[in-house]
Amino acid sequence: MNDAVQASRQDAAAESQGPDGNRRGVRTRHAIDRAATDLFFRLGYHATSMRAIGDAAQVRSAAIYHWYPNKEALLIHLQNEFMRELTKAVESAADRHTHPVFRLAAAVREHVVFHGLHQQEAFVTDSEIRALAPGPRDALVARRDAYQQYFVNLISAGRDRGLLRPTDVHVATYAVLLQCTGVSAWFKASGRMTIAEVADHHVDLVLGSLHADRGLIGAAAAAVRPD
Amino acid sequence: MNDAVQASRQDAAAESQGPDGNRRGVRTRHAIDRAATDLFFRLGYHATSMRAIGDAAQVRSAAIYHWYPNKEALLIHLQNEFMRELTKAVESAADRHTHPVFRLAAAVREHVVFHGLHQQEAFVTDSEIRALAPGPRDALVARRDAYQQYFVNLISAGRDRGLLRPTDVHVATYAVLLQCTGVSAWFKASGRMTIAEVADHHVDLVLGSLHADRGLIGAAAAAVRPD
Amino acid sequence: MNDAVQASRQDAAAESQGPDGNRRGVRTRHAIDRAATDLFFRLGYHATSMRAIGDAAQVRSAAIYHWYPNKEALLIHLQNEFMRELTKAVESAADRHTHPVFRLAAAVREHVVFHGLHQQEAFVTDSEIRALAPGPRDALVARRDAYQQYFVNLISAGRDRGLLRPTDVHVATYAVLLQCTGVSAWFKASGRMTIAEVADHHVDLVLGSLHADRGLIGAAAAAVRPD
Amino acid sequence: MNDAVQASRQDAAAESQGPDGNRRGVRTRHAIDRAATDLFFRLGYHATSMRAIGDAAQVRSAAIYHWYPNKEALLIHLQNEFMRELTKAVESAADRHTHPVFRLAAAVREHVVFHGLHQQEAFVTDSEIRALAPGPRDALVARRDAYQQYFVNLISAGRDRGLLRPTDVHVATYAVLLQCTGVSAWFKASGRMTIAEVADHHVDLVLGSLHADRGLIGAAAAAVRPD
DNA sequence: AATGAATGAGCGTTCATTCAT
DNA sequence: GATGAATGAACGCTCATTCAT
Repeated sequence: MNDAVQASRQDAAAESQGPDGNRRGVRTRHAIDRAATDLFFRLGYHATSMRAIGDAAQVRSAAIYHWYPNKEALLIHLQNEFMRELTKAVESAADRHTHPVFRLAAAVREHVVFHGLHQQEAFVTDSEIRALAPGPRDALVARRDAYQQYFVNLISAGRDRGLLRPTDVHVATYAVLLQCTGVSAWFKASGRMTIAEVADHHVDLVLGSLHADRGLIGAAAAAVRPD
Repeated sequence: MNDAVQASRQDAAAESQGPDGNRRGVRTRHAIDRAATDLFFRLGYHATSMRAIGDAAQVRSAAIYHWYPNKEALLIHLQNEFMRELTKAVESAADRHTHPVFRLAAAVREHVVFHGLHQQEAFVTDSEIRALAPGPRDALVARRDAYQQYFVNLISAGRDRGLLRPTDVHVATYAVLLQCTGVSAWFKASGRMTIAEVADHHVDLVLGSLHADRGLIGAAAAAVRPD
Repeated sequence: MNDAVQASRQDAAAESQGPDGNRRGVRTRHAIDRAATDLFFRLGYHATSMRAIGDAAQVRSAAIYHWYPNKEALLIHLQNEFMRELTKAVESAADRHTHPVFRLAAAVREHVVFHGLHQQEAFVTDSEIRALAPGPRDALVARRDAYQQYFVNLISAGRDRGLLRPTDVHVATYAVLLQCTGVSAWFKASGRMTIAEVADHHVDLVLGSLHADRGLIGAAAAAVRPD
Repeated sequence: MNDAVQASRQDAAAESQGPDGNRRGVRTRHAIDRAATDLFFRLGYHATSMRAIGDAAQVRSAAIYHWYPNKEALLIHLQNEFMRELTKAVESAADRHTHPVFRLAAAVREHVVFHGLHQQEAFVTDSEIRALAPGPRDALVARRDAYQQYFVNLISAGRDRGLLRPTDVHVATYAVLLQCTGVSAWFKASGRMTIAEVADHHVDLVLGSLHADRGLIGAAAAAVRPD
């Protein structure tokens, strides 16, 4: 989602234009976000106390309430931020192509890469939907459904041209997103593969599961690989 | 898994051998298990209180401590029960076949069906590993890893005979299990498909993603379909 | 209101019929009520913490939640108990007479005596209406208004027979109740007067302010004095 | 009391002598006083936060600390201001007369009118004595006792000349002040009576309760009515 | 086998207050 | 003169757990 990128931009702006106090404030907020992300990821939302977040962010827990009205708002912020950035990244990756299967391949690839680079945010967004009250939960579910629909559309486009042959578009979409999202749960940056390699494998798995022709799979995989 | 089957067996035993009080006791335990499963599924382990479990099971929360030494032990019991039954069901399904690809197809099919029939237990077992203390967590992770290794072996066997062509066995195994396990998170028994249909789709998706020949996929799918 | 009387009755019942545990429980509840009354009286509702009530009642504050769902419910209980007992005492005192002015005199006398004997409960009931949420507040205000109407009726009856000559019945009623209720704010049981003497003075003050004839005042005062 | 009068005087002084900033400052202080009075009246001292006062006064709560060292000092200021103005108004009203009963009537009348015009300040001064620390509390109680003694003296003077016949001067004084002060708790400026009418009723009630002759009551009531 | 009463720890949150700017 | 950021203490309340009965 690029909380890091975005926040450091704010930081830079503050440092160049504002008084010193602002800088401290923005840094505190950033520290809170990072601490919460890390703890929600490792322990879960309900097992993470505001005191623990404060400790990790080097402030008293009361200071968190300057930046968020309550614990849930902090979670919501992290989740919304992630969904916004994920959607932007994936859609712009797909939009670099016109061929329907290349578009799907690009989306899958970016989805996996993004989940590998933002493992914690990804996992928290996915696993802590339950922790939300009905209102915010419905809102997040709606965003997630819209994101899922984007993949339904990509797969449907390929099927309509006879390039993909899923036995059921919706089940296939669930399968695709589950396996690609799940990367955030098992990938270790220190492991034997880079996230780019993992992403390449998933492009192959996904297109295979949709019965694309082998030649097309190879072409799509090549087309969406950076370099 | 077969909480129902197993518990009713205990029940029958109790009824045939013990006085009336014993039967009541076993029923209480069963009610506690079901209540905990339901609440852990819907709210999560940390968001579920012992009081809430007691209320749902029609006893005071103190009564739970007659059956389990503490809250974590209750969770561990549910998870172990599920893993035991899942493993048994999947392995015996695979063992009905000798052809490597049929064996994988049977395992996939049974895995999906089992997760559809025991959605709550499946989801709780998967999502609440984090809630365990290091000791029990390591134990459960070991069981899960062993289960995963079973699929690694099935896929490897198919690849070794040239019937399956995964680009990476381990990534493929993650992908297969994530998409099949995830069924417990989205499947609705009241929806447009039966769990059997969903399972059939997954057999197709999985074998496709591993680049099995189309004819073989059809044969395997037919072989593992019941009737 | 006779929290003491009533609670000790429950106590006696429990002691004579129930197991030992019950007795402890009822005593705890009684201790909580007394501690809360005392602290709400001396410090005010908002300045009294649940921990302070627990300390005064010799239990941890968490134990209070076995008896009341929250702090406000404890306050409401005390206020309702007081209003019930006050109403009962005053109405039955008035009902011992038929002459309208004697009835008013008896009500005034009992009101003052009751407020002197239950100073703390009286003061808390009166001064902590603001602390209630709208629902309970409206309910208590309604009870208080009904009680006030009882005095409006008593005064009106005397005026209709030409025995009392208030310049305005409603202003007079406010004045009567304010001065008699206020006894709970200044009376000291250790002072120079007994509560009975204070009550006698108020009968005289009230009937004088309503321009009753001097002879009637004397007769009414004599009629309602116990001896 | 005349917070308005006094503050606008300060305001005028500031405007004629100081720069623009000063005027803003005085307005802030005035806004703080009014906000605190309103909130203490409606919610009570302990239920009112500095943040809430700041919000109502259109400043951040930290700004209050430029004008008052702490929350209690703000309350003390409001109470002292009220007591000073009340005492001044009542004594000067009494001093317009020489006849002892007229003096009492004038004091009662002014007391009621003042409590009607400054309901909030009156109620806060009376009901939040408990909120003060021992030192300031004793100081306010002393002022209040002195004010009460003024009425004891007025009543005693009437009794010594045989014009008033209270059965007990001190109980009578409590009764008089309670009923007249209580006007601040029930009077509604939008109701069926003006505060002047309410005050007239109280003059009648008070003199009646002290057994003044009917003719004297009428004369006193007429003498203290304005115009 | 189950309960009612209680506990000690800890929760999310609010508070009055401080202080550099 | 006023603010934004932060604090330390305390708040009402819930928790998992214990234990005599």
